Amino acid sequence: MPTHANNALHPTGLAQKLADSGLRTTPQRELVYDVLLTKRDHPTADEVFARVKPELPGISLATVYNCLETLVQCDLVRAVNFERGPTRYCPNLRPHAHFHDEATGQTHDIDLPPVLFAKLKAELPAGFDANAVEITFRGKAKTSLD
Amino acid sequence: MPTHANNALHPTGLAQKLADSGLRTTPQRELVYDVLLTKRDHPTADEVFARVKPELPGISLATVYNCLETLVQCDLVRAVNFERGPTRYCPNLRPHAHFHDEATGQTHDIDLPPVLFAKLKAELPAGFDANAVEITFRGKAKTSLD
DNA sequence: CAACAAATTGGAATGATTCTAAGGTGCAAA
DNA sequence: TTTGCACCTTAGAATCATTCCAATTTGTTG
Repeated sequence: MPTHANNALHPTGLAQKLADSGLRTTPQRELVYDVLLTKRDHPTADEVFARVKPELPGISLATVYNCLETLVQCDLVRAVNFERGPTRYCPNLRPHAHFHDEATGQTHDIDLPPVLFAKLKAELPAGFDANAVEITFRGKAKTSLD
Repeated sequence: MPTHANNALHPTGLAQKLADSGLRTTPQRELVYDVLLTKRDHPTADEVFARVKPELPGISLATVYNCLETLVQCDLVRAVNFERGPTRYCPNLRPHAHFHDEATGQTHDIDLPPVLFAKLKAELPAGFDANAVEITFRGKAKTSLD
């Protein structure tokens, strides 16, 4: 039985998906993934680095970038970009949009009914075949929400 | 009567909107705007620079960035970002989405019925007040389209 | 255990953009 | 019309996120 403290956070997902791609489960990858699952505030690579360092003081920023890229490749995490700001990372795999609060800089997940994504794709003229749609709202969130 | 060669391209828009913001009409700003209107392929700042230089050999890249920023501020042009790539510029002011062709890297405008934008905003939970929605499709355009 | 592939690391390199300081430019008031 | 002044442009330096690189470490497999 595994003894890693945070194992409960990713019961089978991480090791499984990594193995599926022929990749190894490393302490760095586990920890980076844990950090994303634990505080789902769309952190940047730098922020992930800061949260990870106390646990694994020897980790390098390059490794954090590598791990994040790996997690994205394995479909465990999504990279989110907002107007040339640093890339943010999101472990929410459901199809959803993002709301960028102009006042606080915070990013919120917005769940949308799948039918809406379908309707959008249906609007594409013939000849356009989309395999992904990204939707980003920009504005102000009146109260402090999650 | 004005004698500027490209004046037909921006009959009143540019000078007017600049004046509205208390800004001057300069040869650099006119030319950058002309370039955007003439070839609407969502060029980057570097590409705009390349197209502008033959007309105005002394222009600097910094100025191109400045002009583009000014045009965006005046609501004459929209800045478009796609996953940390360089910012692209688009003089299409109608509300529309973008389709990013993964094969060619080209960006296409996709006009969407305004009601769809409204429907999207209607999905936002209470407390979220969006003043803009950005929609980006990613995929392949089967044939070569505009 | 030996050999080899996969991962990590620190630092250098890159690319887009912004900043800075130093001239130009042109309207406006005297 | 001169002079003042705010606006603009310019070249180059600086910045920031990210990627690349070469060397080392780690883990797995024969």
